[in-house]
Amino acid sequence: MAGPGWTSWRPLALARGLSSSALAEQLDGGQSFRWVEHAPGEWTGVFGRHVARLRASGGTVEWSGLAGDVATEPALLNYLDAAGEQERLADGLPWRSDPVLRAAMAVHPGLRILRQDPSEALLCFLCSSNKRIQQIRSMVAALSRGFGPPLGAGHTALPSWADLARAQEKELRACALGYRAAYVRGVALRLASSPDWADGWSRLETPALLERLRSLPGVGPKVAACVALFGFARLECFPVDTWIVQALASAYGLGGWDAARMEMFGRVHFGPAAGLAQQHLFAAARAGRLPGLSDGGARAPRPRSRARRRR
DNA sequence: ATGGACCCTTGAT
DNA sequence: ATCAAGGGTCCA
Repeated sequence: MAGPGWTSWRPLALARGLSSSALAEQLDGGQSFRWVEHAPGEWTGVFGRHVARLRASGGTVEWSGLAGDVATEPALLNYLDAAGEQERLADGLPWRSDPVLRAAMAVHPGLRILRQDPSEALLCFLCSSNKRIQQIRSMVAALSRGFGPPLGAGHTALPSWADLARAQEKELRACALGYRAAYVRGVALRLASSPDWADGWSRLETPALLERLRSLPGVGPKVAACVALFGFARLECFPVDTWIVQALASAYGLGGWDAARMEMFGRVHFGPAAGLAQQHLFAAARAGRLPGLSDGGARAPRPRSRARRRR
């Protein structure tokens, strides 16, 4: 079937300007793994049950969607935080007193946290361990093609947990998931019978939510923080990955700290929008634009394990 | 509480 | 061809 085709490009009513580079960083900077740059500066992606195209020019974001889906625009507005709920949080970050953060935020001004579907964040970050962004994107694309419902124009939504529970681990491994196949299947078996799992979990306080997430197979502290941040809009969460470890070690003098201590540092130092600070630091570090990271190779010093936890 | 193994892909020697 | 490492987690 020919499919409904794309609507014409129209401006999206964002409360803030967004540069092309900040848009690219939001869509392809490790928050979501569902967007592809189909032409220079133009992105095609699937979020929830919607397909959209996005581009930015002169600070304005324009969008196009599948012609039968009138819900795409409101979904996009939510996804991109059009109302600007993160503006006040961003301004409240300690950039005035923290030159490292200030420099990081200057790399992609306007960069914000996407408001993703909880299941989408959970599935994608289950796949993320020991993988690069490009590889994660191909894994979730394979899962969608293999097990997800078609949306039109050749795109498919991510499979539901019930969809995934019907798949054998062998079939999941065929999507290049490796040992993550057992994680995905394990979570699918746990959640398949409660399609509205996220509604209940979203009412939990963040510490309880993190604990609940970590009870799922394959979800440790880092993935739990990512799911809470990107899937449940818990902006205070501070995922600590290898990039953040390096950034905090080199730019904040925290060499030798373990991830748990760094997470504590991040939440205390950056406050209620620590996750937003994390995303700026992550992006700046990957761009080689953090002090101490540009001087030859992104290689972390061997973590020393002398640092003791205290409480 | 620290050390490895884990599946698989990619990029660097 | 081999090696190392990748937005970690699990189990000794």
